Amino acid sequence: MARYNPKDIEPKWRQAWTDADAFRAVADRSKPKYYVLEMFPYPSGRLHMGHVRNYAMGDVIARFKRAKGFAVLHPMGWDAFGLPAENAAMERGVDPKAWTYENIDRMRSELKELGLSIDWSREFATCDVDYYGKQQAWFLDLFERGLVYRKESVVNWDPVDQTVLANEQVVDGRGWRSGAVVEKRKLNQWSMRITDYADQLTDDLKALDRWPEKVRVMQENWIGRSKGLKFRFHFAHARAGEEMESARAGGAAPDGFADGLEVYTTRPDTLYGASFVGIAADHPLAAAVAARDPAAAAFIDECRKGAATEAEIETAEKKGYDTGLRVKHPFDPAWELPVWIANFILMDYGTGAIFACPAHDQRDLDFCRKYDLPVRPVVLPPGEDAAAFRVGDEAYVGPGTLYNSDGLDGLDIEAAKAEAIRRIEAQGDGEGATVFRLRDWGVSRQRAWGCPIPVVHCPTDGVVPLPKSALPVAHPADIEFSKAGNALERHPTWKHTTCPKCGGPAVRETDTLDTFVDSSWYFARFANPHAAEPIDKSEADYWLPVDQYIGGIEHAVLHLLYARFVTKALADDGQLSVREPFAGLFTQGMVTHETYRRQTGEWVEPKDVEIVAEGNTRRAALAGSGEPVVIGDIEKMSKSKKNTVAPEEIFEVYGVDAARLFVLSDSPAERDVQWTSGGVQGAWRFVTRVWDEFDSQPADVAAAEPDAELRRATHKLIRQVTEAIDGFRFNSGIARLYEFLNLLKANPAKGASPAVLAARQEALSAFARLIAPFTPHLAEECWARIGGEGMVVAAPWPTFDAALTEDSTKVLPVQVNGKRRGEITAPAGAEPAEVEAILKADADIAAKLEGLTIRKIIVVKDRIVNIVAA
RNA sequence: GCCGCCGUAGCUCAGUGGUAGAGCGCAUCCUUGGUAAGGCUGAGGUCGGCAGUUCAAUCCUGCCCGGCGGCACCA
Repeated sequence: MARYNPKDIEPKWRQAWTDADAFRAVADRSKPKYYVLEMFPYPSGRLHMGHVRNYAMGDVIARFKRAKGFAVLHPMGWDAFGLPAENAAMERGVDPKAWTYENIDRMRSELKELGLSIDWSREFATCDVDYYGKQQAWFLDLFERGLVYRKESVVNWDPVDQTVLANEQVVDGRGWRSGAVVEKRKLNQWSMRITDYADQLTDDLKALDRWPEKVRVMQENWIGRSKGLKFRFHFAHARAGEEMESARAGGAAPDGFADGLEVYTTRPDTLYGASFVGIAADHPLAAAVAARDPAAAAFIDECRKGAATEAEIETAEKKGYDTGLRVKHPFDPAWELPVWIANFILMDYGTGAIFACPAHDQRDLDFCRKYDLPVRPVVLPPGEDAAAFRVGDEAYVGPGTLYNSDGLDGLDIEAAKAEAIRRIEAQGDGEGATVFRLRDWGVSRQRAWGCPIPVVHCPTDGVVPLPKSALPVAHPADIEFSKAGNALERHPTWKHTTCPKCGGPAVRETDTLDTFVDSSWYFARFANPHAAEPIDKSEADYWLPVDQYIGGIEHAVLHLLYARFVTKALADDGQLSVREPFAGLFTQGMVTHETYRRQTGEWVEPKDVEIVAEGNTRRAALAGSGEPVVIGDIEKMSKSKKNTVAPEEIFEVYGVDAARLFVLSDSPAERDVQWTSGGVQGAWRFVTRVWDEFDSQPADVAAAEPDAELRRATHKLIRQVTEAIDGFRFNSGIARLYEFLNLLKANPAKGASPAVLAARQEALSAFARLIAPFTPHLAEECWARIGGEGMVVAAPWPTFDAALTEDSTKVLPVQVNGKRRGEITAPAGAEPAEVEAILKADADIAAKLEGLTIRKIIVVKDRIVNIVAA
């Protein structure tokens, strides 16, 4: 018996696949197509276990679909722009471009070692001039369509990375990459009008039925569509005894607010419960008030200081300032409401102004209790008595019937909303409106290592987009990265050019595009990465949408939302036919590992730790010294906690197949998997045992009627594994393979009857093909060993005979009053009467029923029998 | 606070309205010419708690407890 040696066998088959060009994607219109894509990696230079799991999953799907007869596209590329290259440049004085391409080379060879069934002829990096030049082309198209604009706005500024961040990239008040507390700055920024698509982006989520519910919910929350009413309050008079600008002007309204104060509400039904009108501290009206009221100005200053982080905002006490201004209630001109500046109102949501109904909104209630403003309930909960119902410290937000509300009385909430909107619209004071939490996508980044924005600034013509003939706008070769900030801006000559409109001197835009722009369309470029146009529409029409996209949940909002937006925008521009990029999405779990620390608190790498089992507990010590080590929590593998395991070291010891098998086998694909050395050893033992089983099969098996039982088990296995892969239940498919291997071992080739040998031959032929998606190298070696035709990569997926997956007889447990008391054997599909006959003939069961009267016999076909007796 | 996921063997996790499973770990034994290995056998579980539906609940429903994730002064 030759021992299985992955070090020789695995490279041999990888070479054979390359020689056969086995994974080239061909748009064969006679076949159904399947596009499987894993989120492309950032070329950090090093493969980690998370990559192994991610790409192994995609590879399982790709190999499976190929065997099932699909034309498969399974490409790979590099998300190659971004800060790490600039940081490396600053720290080590290397050229970001050279650094990035070296990393790509290293990672490519590591990825190839994984044996992935990728069409490498389609590979590109987003930092390739060809790629980002095409990106500049469609950027100009969207500019022309008005989907790209530039304006001065308050932005999130990351003081460490020295760049602007999109709202999506600010997490708990900190930069998503640097972790630095984000500052607010006013800058001229390029933005994309993702808000134009807010409705579609919400509505189309419903059709994404192969996306995880969780991701759809997260996107829906992020876009945050709400329906309500926008309307204007008209000003009444100023507070008595004070000199108001508005009063001096002879009217009730301050300058600039002659049309009134516009507010947004989702609860127009509660208008009769209004207590005050509130505006944000940043509201223009607040500024107008502050201009002549130092106390107001002081209050506004205080508000600005307070709100630094989300956590502080959340716990901040509600504070307000009565401006003295009064507005008229829209349904009762005699009813006046005070206008307050309040610290809990956000300027960038809705109109930055609200009307407060304390009885039915907790924030408003807290505010009114503090400042002793009236609380008037207008929604009566079901079953409550109108005379007795009071609101204490808890606002009532449930369903009910309107009261205290004049013409709205008696209506339910939805009817009252509709009626209030109708009345406001009839008065000409406002209209029903949809408001989104989503903001436009700020895409300017003050960094050099990104896609240059293809416009110039001309003193005569202003902002001028370049003609497409001037593309690509490439980086200069000699960028100086010794200092922080934008190296493109600093470059002595690059930005100086001529205006395409007037021919005079002009300056290039030195901002580059957010790297999320790069990843918002790469899947479409894979359809034909060599096309002259950004997207080869004919090829894209064949391959798109991506049938199965696989990646981490961390991109649930950012990348996936941007990609959906760009797809829709390019579709509207006629460059794409699909309106959604990813028909199926799978978010895989992370690879985790135990953490280890010395008594001193220092993290220790797993390879330096020895684990000793003592009964059912485990103890850890430093390898070598024996110094005790504390076993900590199981966490995502990370350099900072030193709980990583290097894939190449695992490949070296156990081979690629064992590593692939383990990360797929030990937990469901969407959940985290805990890496353990015992686990990968188990996978390795499976690999060797599989090989032993194939190796023990004689080369010449005589034709014979195969053993029926083993044959049934084989067909059952084919069915189970096929269904498991289809359902992304790789772990349970692998569990079935483990069980089946045990069955094969129970029917060894040595001394087997011709019938068993023949059945084994059929079983092994299927088995080699069933393991191919998981352990492709082992599968090829096994396939060759039993004389399979060609390579497994070209072999069709095994099929099963449904009749053979069912047993001919069934063992039915017999329950008496729900407790198991015995079992009987009946033919498959036996009718209740037949089963009852068998039951009555059974002496054992009869004994159990001694002295009892049978009330009822329940027969569940092929499953169980329950006798109800007393 | 709202939404979602999870709770099954010592550990990590499958699974099913009807006989409780796998890998690892543990124990016993075999092998000592696969040997920094291989194999046999076995122990171990009120399926988080309570109630309901049902002939029958680990599975369905409700409530509760515990853990994780997302969102959150969004009017």
